[in-house]
Amino acid sequence: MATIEDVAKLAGLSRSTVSRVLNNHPYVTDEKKRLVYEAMKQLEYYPNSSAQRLRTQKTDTIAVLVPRLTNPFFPFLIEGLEMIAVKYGFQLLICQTHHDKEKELSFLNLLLTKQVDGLIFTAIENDWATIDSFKTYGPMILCNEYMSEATVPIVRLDQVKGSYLGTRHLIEKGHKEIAYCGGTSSELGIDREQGFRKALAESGLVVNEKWLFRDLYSIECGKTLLRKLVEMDHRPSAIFTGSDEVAAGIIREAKNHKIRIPNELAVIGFDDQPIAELLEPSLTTIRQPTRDMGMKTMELMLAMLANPNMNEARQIIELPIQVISRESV
Amino acid sequence: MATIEDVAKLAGLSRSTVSRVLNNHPYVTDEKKRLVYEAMKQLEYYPNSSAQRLRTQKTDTIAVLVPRLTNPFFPFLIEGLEMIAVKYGFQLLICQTHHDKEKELSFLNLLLTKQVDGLIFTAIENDWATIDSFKTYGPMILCNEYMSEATVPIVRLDQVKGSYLGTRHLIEKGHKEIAYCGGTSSELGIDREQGFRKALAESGLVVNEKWLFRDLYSIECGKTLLRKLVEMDHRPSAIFTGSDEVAAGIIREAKNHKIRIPNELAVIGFDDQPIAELLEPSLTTIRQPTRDMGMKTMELMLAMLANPNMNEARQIIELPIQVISRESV
DNA sequence: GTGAAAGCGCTAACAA
DNA sequence: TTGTTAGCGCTTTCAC
Repeated sequence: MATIEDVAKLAGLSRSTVSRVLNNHPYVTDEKKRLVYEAMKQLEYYPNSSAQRLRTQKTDTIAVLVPRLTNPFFPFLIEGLEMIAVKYGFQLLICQTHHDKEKELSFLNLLLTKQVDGLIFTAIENDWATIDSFKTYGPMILCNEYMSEATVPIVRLDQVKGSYLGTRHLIEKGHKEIAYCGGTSSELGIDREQGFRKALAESGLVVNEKWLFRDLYSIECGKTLLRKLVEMDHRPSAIFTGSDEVAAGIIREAKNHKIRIPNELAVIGFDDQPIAELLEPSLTTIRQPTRDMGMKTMELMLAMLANPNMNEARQIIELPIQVISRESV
Repeated sequence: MATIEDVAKLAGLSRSTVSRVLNNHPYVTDEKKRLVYEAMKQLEYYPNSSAQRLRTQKTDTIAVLVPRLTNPFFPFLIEGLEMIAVKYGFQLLICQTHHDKEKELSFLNLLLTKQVDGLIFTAIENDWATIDSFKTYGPMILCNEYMSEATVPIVRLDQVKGSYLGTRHLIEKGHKEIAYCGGTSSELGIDREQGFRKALAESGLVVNEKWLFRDLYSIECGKTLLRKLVEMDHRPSAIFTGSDEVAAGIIREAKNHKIRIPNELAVIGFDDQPIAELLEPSLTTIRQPTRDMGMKTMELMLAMLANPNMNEARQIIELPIQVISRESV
């Protein structure tokens, strides 16, 4: 494979000049430029990225840590991230942690081994103290998930508000006995529960601890959850869920148990994924502006890369969130 | 950041010895190994990937070209690919073409610029002649989608058989007027249509050209398709679709038009994505062993990397495919 | 406006 | 078993 040296020789010029042409530097005569382009074409020359990276100490690549791509939320987020990245000549390295701490750490090493210039977390497995030490090696941003101890910029939604609005929506429809299902491993999950509790408290409703379900995420979890509800002597009239998948599982399994939705059980989801609209009844849910969040995040990342002393600014960017009313409530 | 030189100095050894320890070479005494590890730890040393890649001319990275991650088929395929890749210390570089020829070409350049060692296509945008020239720069495999002119290994499903079985299933349920919806831009799509025609022909049924719909892929497309059916004087009693998304759109929109499924219109999908089971009625579909296909593909890729003269073997690996019977037929 | 030369950080002959 | 040395292919001073 041809190297810059080969091109230089064929063009009768020095490596430096070829490099200048390659990088669009000024002060190269059009004539020499032409010579270089011709030689490059003839030799089918393409610059070796590893050499460029070694020399410039930049990779123009951003690592994006996601739990798993099979959760449709993340492909949409990635679409937003990518739109901006591509526009500025950056590449995404998509890393699936599968909720594994060790894997997350191994991806943090991408920063140390200079495989990426920056890192975007869309979920966090380790505690902040562990992650914090890496921030000297490159900019990091939290996107979607967040931690209050974090000392890096955060792009997020107001989750308290999201679940507050969702729960209010249930209450406005006349529900007084509302179950809750959500995560607790992240601050995001905790905030959602807080929003839920706030809405209930405001209306003078009490939280029934028996109707609190935690750390369920999949369709399968939703099915199991419904079966548990069925076995109860006294059932809630509505359930708030922290994900469209769980809601989908509940709705699916409700069918098997002849429980009518929303009449016997109202269900509200979270995310507004494509399935929300396809379910029968269609799912009322809380829409997250996923693509926008990705775009904002990448814009911030590129700004941080261009302006390193920005990294210490602990800004929090918050995006709007809204209830999409369909048939399940 | 510490370099191998720093480690060598601190350990009182040469760079070579440190490198040997790094790469688990034999012939290093345990004592020196210990010294090296100690120094590495003390300096928080991590090898610079770009330097390693430049030197070894390997990246241990495989590019995976997918149309888009928001189509759930691909995240599942990637899961299979990744399982094997990770096991052997390889990284995936996931590239979304968004069905764009230019983008696909730009990803082929990853091979030329030495950013990846090999390339896996899960869909093809350009014609084979264009792609063919790149195969001198690294192993390539077609996975899922295929082309008969292709001169690289192919891991695929028997699409003719898949749609043949699906159509047979419809016929066995008593349907004689069957519509078809599928792609034509790929051989995969053409083969599917062939399987459809074969099943019809075998049963002495005729293909109604008015009921042939082409190049529809999304949920939205499915909705539009149903609306078209509604306007027809004479409607088919069943429809074969080339994707679960289109099928989902049809089922959703059928509801709006009060068309009962499967009574008035039977629908069969393709893929067996998670939504298939969630739809109401649940979707009869053709299951592709997506994860397995990914695993097989990556195993083959690693074998090709290890054994370069394998690249010319034009083998075709075919995986089984089956009809999953649910309620929509 | 162009070229010579140094060096990014690493590995692998080769020599010892 | 270890060290010396020569690059991998590129960019970027610095000098002209």
